[in-house]
Amino acid sequence: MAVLEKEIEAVKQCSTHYVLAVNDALNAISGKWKLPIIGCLLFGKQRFKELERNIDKITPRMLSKELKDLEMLGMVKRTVFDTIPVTVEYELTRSGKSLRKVLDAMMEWGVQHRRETMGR
Amino acid sequence: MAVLEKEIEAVKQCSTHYVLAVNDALNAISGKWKLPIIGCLLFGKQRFKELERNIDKITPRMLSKELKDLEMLGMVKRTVFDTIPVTVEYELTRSGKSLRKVLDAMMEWGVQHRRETMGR
DNA sequence: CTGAATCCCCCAGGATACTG
DNA sequence: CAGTATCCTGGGGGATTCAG
Repeated sequence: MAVLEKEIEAVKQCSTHYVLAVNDALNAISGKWKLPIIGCLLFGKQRFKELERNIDKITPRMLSKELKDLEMLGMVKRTVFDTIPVTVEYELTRSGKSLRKVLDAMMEWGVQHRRETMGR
Repeated sequence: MAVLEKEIEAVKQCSTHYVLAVNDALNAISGKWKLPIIGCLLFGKQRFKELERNIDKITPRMLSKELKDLEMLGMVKRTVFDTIPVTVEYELTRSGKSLRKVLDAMMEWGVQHRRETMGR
Protein backbone atom coordinates (compact mmCIF):
# COMPACT_ATOMS: atom_id res chain seq x y z
CA MET A 1 0.00 0.00 0.00
CA ALA A 2 1.72 3.10 -1.27
CA VAL A 3 -0.79 5.27 0.62
CA LEU A 4 0.63 4.29 3.98
CA GLU A 5 4.17 5.00 2.89
CA LYS A 6 3.10 8.40 1.64
CA GLU A 7 1.61 9.18 5.03
CA ILE A 8 4.73 8.01 6.83
CA GLU A 9 6.88 10.24 4.64
CA ALA A 10 4.55 13.15 5.37
CA VAL A 11 4.78 12.61 9.12
CA LYS A 12 8.56 12.58 8.91
CA GLN A 13 8.47 16.10 7.52
CA CYS A 14 6.38 17.51 10.38
CA SER A 15 8.05 17.46 13.78
CA THR A 16 4.74 17.92 15.58
CA HIS A 17 3.03 14.97 13.92
CA TYR A 18 6.22 12.99 14.29
CA VAL A 19 6.37 13.51 18.06
CA LEU A 20 2.66 12.75 18.38
CA ALA A 21 2.97 9.46 16.54
CA VAL A 22 6.01 8.48 18.58
CA ASN A 23 4.08 9.36 21.70
CA ASP A 24 1.31 6.97 20.73
CA ALA A 25 3.83 4.17 20.71
CA LEU A 26 5.37 5.41 23.93
CA ASN A 27 2.02 5.39 25.72
CA ALA A 28 1.47 1.83 24.61
CA ILE A 29 4.58 0.59 26.40
CA SER A 30 5.42 3.02 29.19
CA GLY A 31 4.65 2.40 32.82
CA LYS A 32 6.08 -0.23 35.06
CA TRP A 33 4.26 -3.32 33.79
CA LYS A 34 3.17 -2.93 30.14
CA LEU A 35 6.47 -4.13 28.77
CA PRO A 36 6.66 -7.33 30.85
CA ILE A 37 3.04 -8.09 29.99
CA ILE A 38 3.52 -7.63 26.28
CA GLY A 39 6.72 -9.62 26.49
CA CYS A 40 4.79 -12.54 27.99
CA LEU A 41 1.99 -12.35 25.47
CA LEU A 42 4.42 -12.37 22.57
CA PHE A 43 4.83 -16.06 23.40
CA GLY A 44 1.10 -16.66 22.88
CA LYS A 45 -2.25 -16.34 24.65
CA GLN A 46 -2.27 -16.64 28.39
CA ARG A 47 -4.76 -16.61 31.24
CA PHE A 48 -4.89 -14.09 34.04
CA LYS A 49 -3.32 -16.39 36.59
CA GLU A 50 -0.61 -17.51 34.19
CA LEU A 51 0.37 -13.92 33.58
CA GLU A 52 0.36 -13.26 37.31
CA ARG A 53 2.72 -16.20 37.81
CA ASN A 54 4.99 -15.36 34.88
CA ILE A 55 5.47 -11.71 35.75
CA ASP A 56 7.68 -11.25 38.77
CA LYS A 57 6.04 -9.43 41.72
CA ILE A 58 2.99 -8.07 39.93
CA THR A 59 -0.21 -7.82 41.99
CA PRO A 60 -3.67 -8.71 40.63
CA ARG A 61 -4.66 -5.08 40.97
CA MET A 62 -1.89 -3.87 38.70
CA LEU A 63 -2.23 -6.74 36.25
CA SER A 64 -5.94 -6.08 35.92
CA LYS A 65 -5.48 -2.36 35.47
CA GLU A 66 -2.73 -2.66 32.88
CA LEU A 67 -4.59 -5.31 30.90
CA LYS A 68 -7.61 -3.02 30.81
CA ASP A 69 -5.42 -0.16 29.56
CA LEU A 70 -3.89 -2.34 26.88
CA GLU A 71 -7.34 -3.49 25.82
CA MET A 72 -8.55 0.12 25.55
CA LEU A 73 -5.52 0.91 23.42
CA GLY A 74 -6.40 -1.96 21.09
CA MET A 75 -3.26 -3.89 21.90
CA VAL A 76 -4.82 -6.85 23.70
CA LYS A 77 -7.92 -8.97 23.11
CA ARG A 78 -9.80 -10.42 26.09
CA THR A 79 -11.87 -13.59 25.80
CA VAL A 80 -14.11 -14.97 28.55
CA PHE A 81 -15.06 -18.65 28.75
CA ASP A 82 -18.21 -19.69 30.65
CA THR A 83 -16.58 -22.40 32.68
CA ILE A 84 -16.89 -22.74 36.45
CA PRO A 85 -15.02 -20.94 37.67
CA VAL A 86 -14.68 -18.58 34.73
CA THR A 87 -11.47 -18.53 32.75
CA VAL A 88 -10.22 -15.57 30.75
CA GLU A 89 -7.66 -15.54 27.99
CA TYR A 90 -5.59 -12.61 26.88
CA GLU A 91 -3.80 -12.33 23.56
CA LEU A 92 -2.16 -9.62 21.48
CA THR A 93 -4.07 -8.02 18.61
CA ARG A 94 -2.42 -7.45 15.27
CA SER A 95 -1.30 -4.04 16.49
CA GLY A 96 0.05 -5.61 19.62
CA LYS A 97 2.03 -8.18 17.72
CA SER A 98 3.39 -5.58 15.34
CA LEU A 99 5.02 -3.90 18.32
CA ARG A 100 7.72 -6.52 18.04
CA LYS A 101 9.41 -4.51 15.31
CA VAL A 102 9.55 -1.51 17.64
CA LEU A 103 10.77 -3.54 20.58
CA ASP A 104 13.46 -5.17 18.45
CA ALA A 105 14.68 -1.75 17.38
CA MET A 106 14.76 -0.63 21.01
CA MET A 107 16.57 -3.78 22.08
CA GLU A 108 19.22 -3.36 19.41
CA TRP A 109 19.75 0.24 20.42
CA GLY A 110 19.99 -0.81 24.07
CA VAL A 111 22.64 -3.43 23.37
CA GLN A 112 24.68 -1.06 21.22
CA HIS A 113 24.32 1.81 23.68
CA ARG A 114 25.64 -0.32 26.53
CA ARG A 115 28.75 -1.08 24.50
CA GLU A 116 29.37 2.57 23.80
CA THR A 117 28.80 3.88 27.32
CA MET A 118 30.06 1.13 29.55
CA GLY A 119 33.05 0.00 27.53
CA ARG A 120 32.78 -3.44 25.91
CA MET B 1 31.08 -6.38 13.16
CA ALA B 2 29.66 -9.86 13.38
CA VAL B 3 30.24 -9.83 17.14
CA LEU B 4 27.48 -7.31 17.72
CA GLU B 5 25.03 -9.26 15.61
CA LYS B 6 25.84 -12.39 17.55
CA GLU B 7 25.08 -10.58 20.79
CA ILE B 8 21.80 -9.24 19.42
CA GLU B 9 20.77 -12.73 18.38
CA ALA B 10 21.65 -14.01 21.84
CA VAL B 11 19.57 -11.33 23.55
CA LYS B 12 16.59 -12.23 21.36
CA GLN B 13 16.67 -15.74 22.80
CA CYS B 14 16.55 -14.62 26.44
CA SER B 15 13.37 -12.84 27.46
CA THR B 16 15.01 -11.38 30.58
CA HIS B 17 17.92 -9.81 28.73
CA TYR B 18 15.54 -8.73 26.01
CA VAL B 19 13.28 -6.85 28.41
CA LEU B 20 16.30 -5.29 30.11
CA ALA B 21 17.74 -3.99 26.85
CA VAL B 22 14.37 -2.62 25.80
CA ASN B 23 14.08 -0.96 29.18
CA ASP B 24 17.36 0.85 28.63
CA ALA B 25 15.92 2.41 25.52
CA LEU B 26 12.65 3.14 27.31
CA ASN B 27 14.44 4.98 30.12
CA ALA B 28 16.24 7.11 27.58
CA ILE B 29 12.98 8.48 26.15
CA SER B 30 10.30 8.18 28.82
CA GLY B 31 9.10 11.04 30.92
CA LYS B 32 7.27 14.10 29.78
CA TRP B 33 10.08 16.07 28.15
CA LYS B 34 12.85 13.77 26.86
CA LEU B 35 11.17 13.15 23.55
CA PRO B 36 10.57 16.82 22.70
CA ILE B 37 14.14 17.64 23.70
CA ILE B 38 15.66 14.90 21.57
CA GLY B 39 13.35 15.88 18.76
CA CYS B 40 14.73 19.42 18.85
CA LEU B 41 18.34 18.31 19.05
CA LEU B 42 17.93 16.03 16.05
CA PHE B 43 17.92 19.25 14.02
CA GLY B 44 21.37 20.17 15.37
CA LYS B 45 23.08 21.72 18.39
CA GLN B 46 21.13 24.24 20.38
CA ARG B 47 21.62 26.48 23.38
CA PHE B 48 19.66 26.36 26.60
CA LYS B 49 17.49 29.35 25.80
CA GLU B 50 16.83 28.13 22.27
CA LEU B 51 15.58 24.83 23.59
CA GLU B 52 13.44 26.63 26.14
CA ARG B 53 11.87 28.67 23.35
CA ASN B 54 11.43 25.75 20.96
CA ILE B 55 9.81 23.41 23.43
CA ASP B 56 6.28 24.40 24.26
CA LYS B 57 5.60 25.15 27.94
CA ILE B 58 8.77 23.69 29.40
CA THR B 59 10.19 25.47 32.46
CA PRO B 60 13.93 26.08 33.04
CA ARG B 61 13.80 23.75 36.00
CA MET B 62 12.52 20.84 33.94
CA LEU B 63 14.74 21.58 30.97
CA SER B 64 17.78 21.68 33.20
CA LYS B 65 16.89 18.48 34.97
CA GLU B 66 16.12 16.52 31.81
CA LEU B 67 19.26 17.71 30.05
CA LYS B 68 21.28 16.57 33.04
CA ASP B 69 19.59 13.17 32.92
CA LEU B 70 20.24 12.82 29.21
CA GLU B 71 23.86 13.78 29.76
CA MET B 72 24.24 11.13 32.47
CA LEU B 73 22.76 8.58 30.10
CA GLY B 74 25.33 9.49 27.48
CA MET B 75 22.74 10.80 25.06
CA VAL B 76 23.66 14.47 25.09
CA LYS B 77 26.95 16.39 25.11
CA ARG B 78 27.18 19.73 26.94
CA THR B 79 29.71 22.37 25.93
CA VAL B 80 30.36 25.60 27.85
CA PHE B 81 31.84 28.69 26.19
CA ASP B 82 33.61 31.31 28.30
CA THR B 83 31.81 34.27 26.86
CA ILE B 84 30.11 36.97 28.92
CA PRO B 85 27.53 36.01 29.74
CA VAL B 86 28.30 32.31 29.39
CA THR B 87 26.74 30.33 26.57
CA VAL B 88 26.13 26.61 26.63
CA GLU B 89 25.52 24.32 23.71
CA TYR B 90 23.79 20.96 23.77
CA GLU B 91 24.08 18.33 21.09
CA LEU B 92 23.28 14.65 20.68
CA THR B 93 26.05 12.07 21.05
CA ARG B 94 26.41 9.23 18.58
CA SER B 95 24.10 7.16 20.81
CA GLY B 96 21.63 10.00 20.90
CA LYS B 97 21.58 10.34 17.14
CA SER B 98 21.22 6.62 16.66
CA LEU B 99 17.93 6.83 18.53
CA ARG B 100 16.42 8.08 15.30
CA LYS B 101 16.11 4.50 14.05
CA VAL B 102 14.10 3.64 17.17
CA LEU B 103 11.93 6.74 16.95
CA ASP B 104 11.24 6.09 13.27
CA ALA B 105 10.10 2.57 14.10
CA MET B 106 7.84 3.95 16.84
CA MET B 107 6.47 6.60 14.55
CA GLU B 108 5.64 4.09 11.84
CA TRP B 109 3.92 1.89 14.37
CA GLY B 110 1.99 4.91 15.67
CA VAL B 111 0.74 5.89 12.23
CA GLN B 112 -0.27 2.34 11.36
CA HIS B 113 -1.92 1.75 14.73
CA ARG B 114 -4.07 4.84 14.36
CA ARG B 115 -5.35 3.52 11.05
CA GLU B 116 -6.25 0.19 12.56
CA THR B 117 -7.97 1.45 15.70
CA MET B 118 -9.64 4.66 14.58
CA GLY B 119 -11.08 3.56 11.21
CA ARG B 120 -9.51 4.64 7.89
C1' DC C 1 -10.21 -17.90 39.26
C1' DT C 2 -10.72 -13.12 37.96
C1' DG C 3 -10.93 -9.34 39.37
C1' DA C 4 -13.05 -4.59 42.24
C1' DA C 5 -12.68 -1.53 46.38
C1' DT C 6 -9.98 0.99 49.82
C1' DC C 7 -6.35 3.06 51.84
C1' DC C 8 -1.84 5.04 51.58
C1' DC C 9 2.76 6.72 50.13
C1' DC C 10 6.08 8.62 47.14
C1' DC C 11 7.92 11.37 43.67
C1' DA C 12 7.57 13.39 38.74
C1' DG C 13 6.71 17.57 37.57
C1' DG C 14 4.35 22.51 37.96
C1' DA C 15 4.78 27.59 39.78
C1' DT C 16 7.49 31.00 41.33
C1' DA C 17 11.44 33.44 42.88
C1' DC C 18 16.35 34.05 43.02
C1' DT C 19 21.77 33.86 41.62
C1' DG C 20 26.48 33.97 39.16
C1' DC D 1 22.14 33.74 29.77
C1' DA D 2 21.97 29.45 32.23
C1' DG D 3 20.60 27.65 35.53
C1' DT D 4 19.15 26.76 41.44
C1' DA D 5 16.15 26.76 45.43
C1' DT D 6 11.57 26.05 47.54
C1' DC D 7 7.20 24.82 47.92
C1' DC D 8 3.22 22.08 46.52
C1' DT D 9 0.01 18.87 44.10
C1' DG D 10 -1.72 14.76 41.39
C1' DG D 11 -1.65 10.48 40.30
C1' DG D 12 1.09 6.07 39.57
C1' DG D 13 1.52 2.24 41.93
C1' DG D 14 1.97 -0.81 46.48
C1' DA D 15 -0.63 -3.73 50.25
C1' DT D 16 -4.59 -5.69 51.71
C1' DT D 17 -9.27 -7.13 51.76
C1' DC D 18 -13.61 -8.38 49.60
C1' DA D 19 -16.84 -10.29 45.75
C1' DG D 20 -19.03 -12.98 41.77
